[in-house]
Amino acid sequence: MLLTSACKYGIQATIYLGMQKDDSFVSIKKIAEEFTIPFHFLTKVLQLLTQAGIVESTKGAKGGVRLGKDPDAITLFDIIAVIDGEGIFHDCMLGLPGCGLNTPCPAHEFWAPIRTKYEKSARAISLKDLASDTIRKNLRIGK
Amino acid sequence: MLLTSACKYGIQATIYLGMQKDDSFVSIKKIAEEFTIPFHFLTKVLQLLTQAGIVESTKGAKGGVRLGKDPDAITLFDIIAVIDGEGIFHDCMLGLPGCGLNTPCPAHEFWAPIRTKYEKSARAISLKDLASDTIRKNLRIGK
DNA sequence: TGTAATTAAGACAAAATTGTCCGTTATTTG
DNA sequence: CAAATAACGGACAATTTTGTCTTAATTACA
Ligand code: FES
Ligand code: FES
Repeated sequence: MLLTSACKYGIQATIYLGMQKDDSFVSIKKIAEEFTIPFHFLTKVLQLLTQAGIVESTKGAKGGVRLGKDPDAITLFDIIAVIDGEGIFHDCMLGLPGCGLNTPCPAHEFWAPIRTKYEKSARAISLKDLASDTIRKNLRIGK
Repeated sequence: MLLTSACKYGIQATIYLGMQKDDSFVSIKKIAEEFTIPFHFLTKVLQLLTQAGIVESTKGAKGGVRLGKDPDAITLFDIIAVIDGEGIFHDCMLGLPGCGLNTPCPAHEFWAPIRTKYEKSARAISLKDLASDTIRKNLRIGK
């Protein structure tokens, strides 16, 4: 499994926020229903993103969440790093400590290029890219 | 996390088996000690590989495990597929059902090429490659 | 033939992830 | 100000993964 469920939910939710026309707040309940994500679980995931500044939130009636930065300034890398950590982008495929620092493991030559491509692409793609693509090509984001 | 711990252990163990000079059986206890893997856990992982024919085992004194096929005929893909399943090579990054069959999700354009490279490389690299590299370049496989 | 070695198999425990519930806090609206 | 709304935060439950332990089955060898 490349991403945890928490991270998948977080990506879906932020893309959805990036797709909004204005900058009004969207309730987490709405997002949870849209994607059939357990509401309270999504709440916690979005709290992580809020603490990281990727999402902004406000309590109370008419409250909810929205992106905390320009969608152009948020990358897929950022979202994954906040929720799952940067491990997937740096760690040894076999779990040995300090990939790249010591002697490589047998999988290094295989894994390092793929991981690099993964990291570069993730840093290169913004939430704006993802959201506008989704609208333009009418991609499937919910179930 | 790309691979489960079970899978990492399985890869380490099979590389180790591929590095053996003759085809005598190596005890699982020996492998577990070599790599500091929980013995009974490794036992179960190797049972999966045994059932799949990648590993051969024999009980009793002088028993143990060895590769069940020519190391040239076992790929990294095979090992991962047996232990973690083929999901990582086929599944939608966001967990939507039927990646590639229906409308793509927003992450598809990002993920599909990386996943393809991952699968192709994993199918292209054999246990013989991994094991001989490890010996030739004196790579670090244990801790 | 009997004993030690070693995998197989299943039950169980611990830890991590995922999911649920409830009370608190803050905000809008009437 | 009161009521409704909605995020926050903590406790707790379910599930999955990881790790441990015990017993059975099989093999080598003295
Ligand atoms: S050392 Fe293992 S992948 Fe780099
Ligand atoms: S449909 Fe999501 S990665 Fe292909």
